[in-house]
Amino acid sequence: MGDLLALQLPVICVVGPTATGKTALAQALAEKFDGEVISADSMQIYRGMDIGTGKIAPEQRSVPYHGLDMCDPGTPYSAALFQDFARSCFAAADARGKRSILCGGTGLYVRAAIDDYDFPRGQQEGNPARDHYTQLAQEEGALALWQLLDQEDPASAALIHPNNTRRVIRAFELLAEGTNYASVHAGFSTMHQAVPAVFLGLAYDTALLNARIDQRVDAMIEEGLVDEVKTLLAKGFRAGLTAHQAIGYKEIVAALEGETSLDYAIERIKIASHRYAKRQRTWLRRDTRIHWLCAESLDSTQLLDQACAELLQ
RNA sequence: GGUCGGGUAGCUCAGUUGGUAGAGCAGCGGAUUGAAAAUCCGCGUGCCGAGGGUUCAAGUCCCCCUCCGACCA
Repeated sequence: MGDLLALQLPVICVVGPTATGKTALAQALAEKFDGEVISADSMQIYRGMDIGTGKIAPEQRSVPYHGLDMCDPGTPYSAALFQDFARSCFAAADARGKRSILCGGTGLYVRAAIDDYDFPRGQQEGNPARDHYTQLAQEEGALALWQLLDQEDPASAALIHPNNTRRVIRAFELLAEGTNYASVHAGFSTMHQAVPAVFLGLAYDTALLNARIDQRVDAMIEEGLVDEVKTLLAKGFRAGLTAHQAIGYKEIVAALEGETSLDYAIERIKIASHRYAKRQRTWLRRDTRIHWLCAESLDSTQLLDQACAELLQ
């Protein structure tokens, strides 16, 4: 930790809630600055998940893209893996004299790539601790698991709500890797950048964005999201995996299995997307480095102009 | 026209022997460091369809009107 990754040109980060126009702006910036786009999206990572993730179609790509179609649905991926990947992309692009444009809605991935997030390097493959404690939680209950953590690592337990089993399990993993959540957490406030970068954020009025999300979901259905999910299912998409958490996929799966109607699934996708956008807003709000652009009141040309103006400062 | 249900939070509904109401979902706010489109936390005043009556007290009982549904004519 410490020194900035040496780059000739700072990375341009394009962030913002879903359906706000990040992809279009990132590509426009890449064209203008002779750059390459690195996607920071935990779901666009997956092959075959195209329509539902809003992945830009190959024929529309005018610049090199990285971070898309990296693995098959079902393969676990993580912020730490993305950190290594993104930084190697930055370095490689820079060596070629190309500008890196990091574009994505997964806040954790963006910060892992740019900031000094020091993930303890434990196991590479799978995670025995995770499996063990997940099972324990199922057998003994969430509270019992938290109480066990409270005995072994009270400082960390104090920082995690007993109901947040996911985090309780992660705390045990950290313990197994020779560190603990509390000590990592203590460093949150003194975090600093590990990669030179500038941040552009696309802001959008909530009501207008929700309406836009609804239209986009309807468009996804028209473009064949249901068939896309069927194809994924035929390939064994079902088995417990990261990709199965994706909005637009889990709901369609439920409809295809007869648990709900398709109309209900579509409604749930819209609602889940609104909530997702809300969480993204909350995540981004506290990052004071972001230069916000008012996306709902600018056309693509104006947006690019404003973005450039911000970058020159 | 008649009988029986039902009209309670934006939506679906709970409301015990009468003591001025509460869940889920939605919505809003927040957390977030190897699952993050995930995971978790916090926030509930609404003329209890309208009017009248009984009662110290009515969402809860009685009368009447109205709307929705089912059934009988």
